[in-house]
Amino acid sequence: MTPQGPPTAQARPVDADEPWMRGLHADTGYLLYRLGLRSGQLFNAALQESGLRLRHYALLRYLATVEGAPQRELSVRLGYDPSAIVGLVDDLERLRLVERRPAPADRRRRIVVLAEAGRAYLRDTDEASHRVTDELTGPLTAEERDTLHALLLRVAEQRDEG
Amino acid sequence: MTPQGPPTAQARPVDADEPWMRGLHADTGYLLYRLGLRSGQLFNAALQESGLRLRHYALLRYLATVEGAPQRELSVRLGYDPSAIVGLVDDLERLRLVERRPAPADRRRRIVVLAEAGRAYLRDTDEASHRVTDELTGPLTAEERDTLHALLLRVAEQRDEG
DNA sequence: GAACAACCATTGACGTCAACAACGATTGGT
DNA sequence: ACCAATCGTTGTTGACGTCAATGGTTGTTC
Repeated sequence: MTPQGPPTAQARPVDADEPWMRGLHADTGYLLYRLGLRSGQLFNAALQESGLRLRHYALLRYLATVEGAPQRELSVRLGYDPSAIVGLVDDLERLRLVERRPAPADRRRRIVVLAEAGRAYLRDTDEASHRVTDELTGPLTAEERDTLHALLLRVAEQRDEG
Repeated sequence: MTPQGPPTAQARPVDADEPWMRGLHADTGYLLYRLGLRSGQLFNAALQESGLRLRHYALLRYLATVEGAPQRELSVRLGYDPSAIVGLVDDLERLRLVERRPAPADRRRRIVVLAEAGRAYLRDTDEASHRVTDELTGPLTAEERDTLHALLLRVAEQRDEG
């Protein structure tokens, strides 16, 4: 398909009708990738003052929905490697936001439980979380934000099994 | 704000009415973050066979829209650090997909130009790129994909200055 | 009930990546 | 002719994902 031009690079004008020429933001996938990066940066910046990062926040958030989970479950549900969970729980336990408990039936497992301070932390950072989302979806109306959220949720639940 | 309960962690049931209890995927920002990660993984997996990664692909994609750009411009437009651009252009130049040229007016600048092989590469990987987006937006209808893309575009252009 | 495979949390190593400081070469302004 | 700013480049640091390996524990199978 390459024309008879020389094999070396040429700064000739591009053909804007070609399908591979639709610009950077033509792919929804790439768009999601870039916005995900920006969203993570904003989140981490907002959480920076408390010394935690987005990963810790996600873990706390999940713990608030299940009241206690072994680290293996955290690894599967959050999509982080088991070795990563260790460090995250270490950090959170050091801050008394979380507590490791022995599992009654299986002495291999260690149940991670949200501590009272962890609940308070979630309460306090909820506002910051809202700020990030607002800043991110700034150019959208309230209805558009809802539809965007609903669509993203459908896409996210594709593999997350609810 | 903490109730009179003991200061240690308690596995008591959570109050589902509290605003900080809306589950993991309640925030659009966090949702974007997670989907961005997945999208990047899918993209990189699709591009893996060609030895390049998503960053290279984005750079090629941008070069196809501007017919030559100094590395500084690539850094600003793609959002990557100038030092990152160096490595990316190195890789692409090694594969003859891109060419560095001296800028006629400014001997500091080096204009990066898409080579003919780079154009062919974009043509060939366009299909793979479509596959990734299709897999990502699988549970959505065609109309929903369009609206999702439009909404993401609005959000993305917030700071990207078009 | 003894051997064996599977599982859980943990540690360590390796490669990737973003962010930052610093440098040589070059440019433009005064 | 000086001085600040710019461009590409190198190097460093810290966060992060992935994988292999280990100690302790469980369940299974003969």
